[in-house]
Amino acid sequence: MPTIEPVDEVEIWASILADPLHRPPSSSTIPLPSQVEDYFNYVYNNYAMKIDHFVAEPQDEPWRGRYLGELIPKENWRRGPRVPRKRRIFPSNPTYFGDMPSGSRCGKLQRRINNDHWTNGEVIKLVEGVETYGVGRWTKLKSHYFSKSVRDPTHLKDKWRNLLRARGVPCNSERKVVFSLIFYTAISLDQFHRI
DNA sequence: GTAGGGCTATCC
DNA sequence: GGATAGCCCTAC
Repeated sequence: MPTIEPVDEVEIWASILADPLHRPPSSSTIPLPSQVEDYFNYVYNNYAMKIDHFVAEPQDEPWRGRYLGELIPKENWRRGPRVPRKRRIFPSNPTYFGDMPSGSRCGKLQRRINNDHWTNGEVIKLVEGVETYGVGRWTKLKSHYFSKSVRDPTHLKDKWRNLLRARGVPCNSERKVVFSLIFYTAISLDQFHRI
């Protein structure tokens, strides 16, 4: 176990942390604040460091301007009305009728159920929901933040993935490494080198 | 229920 | 023509 000096406060953005303990349900799941605290207790043997609180809203500037602002698309960017879009459906889809050539990857065209761009308000709710419940709890996030919305849990997952991509965050196995570095950097570079 | 990849339309 | 957004399919 590493030994370091305790600090008064550690600022961590739970929304951008990977799972340092490789906890279930998957390696790409971002931990809840309580899990991060568990991790600190694990690494520092329950005594060396104590997390007083998680900084959700910095006092010096609005939280949305600092973090959400990086995730929310710019105004008037791909926000125009969309023409009706279609996509292919396959025999496994209950709405599919008719035969499809054997081995073909082409299905029949069907109009999409929903075709709208995400609004700023929706993105804000999504990010707030992720910070509250963590990444990977899409059904719970849907029921609490999008109960009356056409967005289903899969859509929430997809939008979160797009937000991370737009921010330059890898969505593959590299995420764990990238976020671990952010995690340690939040402690301080000096302490990171001593871990 | 969720993650990852595929597909289509749109933007630049 | 490549990159991106959003929805859908499929495996686990």
